[in-house]
Amino acid sequence: MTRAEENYLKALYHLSDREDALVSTTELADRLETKPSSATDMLQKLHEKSLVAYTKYKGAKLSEEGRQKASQIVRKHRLWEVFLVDKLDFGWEEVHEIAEQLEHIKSPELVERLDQFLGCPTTDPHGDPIPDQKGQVVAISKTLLADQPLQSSATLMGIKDSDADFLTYLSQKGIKLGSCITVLDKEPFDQSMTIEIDGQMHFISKTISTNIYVQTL
Amino acid sequence: MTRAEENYLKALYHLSDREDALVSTTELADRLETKPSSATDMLQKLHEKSLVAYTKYKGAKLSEEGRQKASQIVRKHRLWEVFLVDKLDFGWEEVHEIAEQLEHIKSPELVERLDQFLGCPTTDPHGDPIPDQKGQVVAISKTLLADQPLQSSATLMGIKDSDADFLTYLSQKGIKLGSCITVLDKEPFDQSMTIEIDGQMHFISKTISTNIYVQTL
DNA sequence: AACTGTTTTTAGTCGAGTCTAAAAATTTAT
DNA sequence: ATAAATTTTTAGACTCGACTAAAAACAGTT
Repeated sequence: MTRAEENYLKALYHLSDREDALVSTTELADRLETKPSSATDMLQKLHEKSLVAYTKYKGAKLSEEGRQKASQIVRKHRLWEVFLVDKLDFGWEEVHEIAEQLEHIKSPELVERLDQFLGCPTTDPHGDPIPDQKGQVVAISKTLLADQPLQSSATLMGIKDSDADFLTYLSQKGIKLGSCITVLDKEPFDQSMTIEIDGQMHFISKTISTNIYVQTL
Repeated sequence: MTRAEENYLKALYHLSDREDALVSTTELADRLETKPSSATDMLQKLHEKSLVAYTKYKGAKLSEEGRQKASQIVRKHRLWEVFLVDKLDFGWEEVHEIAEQLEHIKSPELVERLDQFLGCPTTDPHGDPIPDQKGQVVAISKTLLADQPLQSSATLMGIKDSDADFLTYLSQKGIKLGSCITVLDKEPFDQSMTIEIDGQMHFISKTISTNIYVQTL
């Protein structure tokens, strides 16, 4: 498999919310910052290889084999992210780009040894689940901070959209995975919130609170 | 820089014994397992980019800029090899291929953090020197085991040609970097040797003894 | 100096992956 | 139901890096 093929499979993997949902050519092209015509070409190629179920003008989805392949690329990506943060002390906002390169390293042995070395983590530094060798993922909490009731406390479990700027914003405020968040106040008209983390008060917009996954204590 | 360009620079780096020696097209092509015509194409391209000094029909050598670039690829290659052996417990014969991929990861920050994480090693698992950020290497012992006098003892410092089969052969015999070798006997007619390592006796051919660098105690 | 043999370069082709522009299919709106 | 707008596909071109086959340059010999 070429690097481009791997990137297309990975994009399809991320764009498939539901199992059977079809991804459109444009959606795929946008994700990969390429043109729809290029996506069409690649979809036809991946369909030939039985990695993607593709119907002209309809859309595409991963085959079982394709989903398996994609999951292993995501596995590598997230394991490398753990390595970069846990072992090399990178910030969680710095690791995505480097992992985009590392995920294409081909060596099954390397992946399993790296996994062992890291203590077989189940989530990456942003709280996203790491698929196992079979492509299975542990379910993670999808409860949004925005939906937490007043005065409740919860643990920060993950970030929905791990945009680098957003991650930087959070770490500058000392907000990180595992932080205990208490909802002190919520404005009715714009859903902005006052929260408390480690004794510090923060004022956050709805955009922020709908991008944070929590686990109720 | 593309991956192919990096591989050509690295090949030129390894083929340049002396500073000013010119490398021929065929030599380069052989090293990269490609055809001379492909090498010509690339040399012209790298010459355009001022990374290589290339004269038609004469040969090529790295420019100062090219040598610097090449040294950083070698630096990455060897640092990753240390990582794979020291941290992931790979055997020294398994790491070259994986490092061939890892050496192309682009992130200066990653290289320096990896270097720190590994304790700033100066040699890789085969005893080859790791260039520093400026491309400088520490001189290593080039004394061959074959040239050691009878009854002398020496430390194994490196492998001249790190062929995977040869490395496997050595580790199967428990011979590794740092091993203390005593020359017990040398046959005059074929230069084969009887040596002793950790109380174990071994019989080695000239091919073996001319492929091992030692440091006299 | 010319002939032979080797090395190197040039010329043209190919596949992967991208692009633009144009055609075809689908969807939306009138 | 047909026209308009949008999406998708096709067709053709481009770059990169490789290849083959042929031409050109070089080296060694007589």
